[in-house]
Amino acid sequence: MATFQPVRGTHDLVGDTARRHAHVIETARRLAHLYGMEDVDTPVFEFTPVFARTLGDASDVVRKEMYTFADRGGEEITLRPEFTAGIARAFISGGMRQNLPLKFFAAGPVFRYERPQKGRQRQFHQIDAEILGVEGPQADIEVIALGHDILAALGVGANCRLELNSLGDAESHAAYREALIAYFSGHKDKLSADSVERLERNPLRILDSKDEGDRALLPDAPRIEDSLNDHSRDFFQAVKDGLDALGIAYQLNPRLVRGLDYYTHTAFEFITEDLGAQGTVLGGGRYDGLIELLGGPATPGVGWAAGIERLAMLLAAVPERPRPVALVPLGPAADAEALRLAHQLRAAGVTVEHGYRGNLGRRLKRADKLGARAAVILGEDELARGVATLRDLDGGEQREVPLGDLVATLAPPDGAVG
RNA sequence: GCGGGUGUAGCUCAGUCGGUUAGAGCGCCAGAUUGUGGCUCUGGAGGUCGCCGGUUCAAUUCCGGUCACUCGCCCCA
Repeated sequence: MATFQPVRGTHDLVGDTARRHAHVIETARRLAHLYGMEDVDTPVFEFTPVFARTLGDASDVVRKEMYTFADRGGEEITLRPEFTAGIARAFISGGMRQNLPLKFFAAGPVFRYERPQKGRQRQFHQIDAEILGVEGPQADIEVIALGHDILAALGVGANCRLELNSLGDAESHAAYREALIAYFSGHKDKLSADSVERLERNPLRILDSKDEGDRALLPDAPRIEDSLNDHSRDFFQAVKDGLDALGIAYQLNPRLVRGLDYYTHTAFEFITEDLGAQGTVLGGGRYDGLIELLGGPATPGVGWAAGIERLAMLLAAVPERPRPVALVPLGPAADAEALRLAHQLRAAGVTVEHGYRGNLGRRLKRADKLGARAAVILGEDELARGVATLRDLDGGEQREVPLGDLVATLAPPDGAVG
């Protein structure tokens, strides 16, 4: 290979892309904090069983999408394909059960060996929210409300619909699974090859199939509602009531199932039509058995993850950078003064750009390209008189300002960001 | 993992029914304007036509493979 390309399915985040990315994270984090969530950052790799055991042997993620390797010490390591399992592991190893309930927010890269396409990469980034230790449906409602608020704050909420379903508790879930197996086994000859395989591994997924033949069987298939026991039904009703009370619109989708094994009760996805086949922008649900599955104390949980790249693509506009003030020193004495001045201005909250090189025209041109709001021109004669020329780059008018007054003139009003 | 499409300048793309120096717009650099940006004008730099191989007197153009992107399946964020 003569020149290096990025590894397949990985991307550099630069310029506008980086700014969109950062904006998604900052917005989400700000709102998560309003919900009382705390930031967590768990390692990007874990011992393989942390994921293999929790996600389920039947899931595609475990079967063919994990980046798994033996490290130099011979440990079986996996790059995280999602956040929840790592956070659950941190909860157990950190002995955090004393502090329940816990609310966490995380953001960072995750890794899945998939065939890349738009909105699907091998290294991508997620934001993630989890509530641990709350048995009741309030946590489900709040976590969904947070997702809803983040999409709204990003300006993409109008293009997303919320789909909602309940998989029921473990008992209901198992009963439904049996009912589906019984039904589809009777129609095995009409199922697609994919679905025959799903019948073995994860029959719920057949409900999600896009194959025409499979879909024809669905109207008569057992319905999840019929398998929910009283507790599960009440729980689901409480979640729906809560969303109604908050004015969050949703659409019931009895065929909404999630690919990872650990989900119980509530399952939801915010879906957009604007990203082609990769329509799910934020998805999650309740996972009451997960922590126990990892060997921890039985602890309920609800949460979701959202794809930062997908959200970033949906942003209508590229977030703007703050408009800087450009310093334009001319000559060595002015260079020294400019350094000092830049320091003072930044301390006062002003975004400052140095041109670093070139004559006046060149530096102004660069200032213009950076979108500077003003230029401070420091020439030899100005310095000698203790002033600077302050040029407004929008209008073009300029005036002389004593050096000592520059900070006061350019600093934003209290609290504002300039 | 399966099926289709695409790959020409930093970016967006045209073009070559196989034939001499491969083009445009935007961007970049310089000049018109020796301390005044944007607008305009003039000039300039920048390409192994994704990579490897085959066919041919001749391949950026045709064929095969490969890599990457992309659309769908699968799966998921």
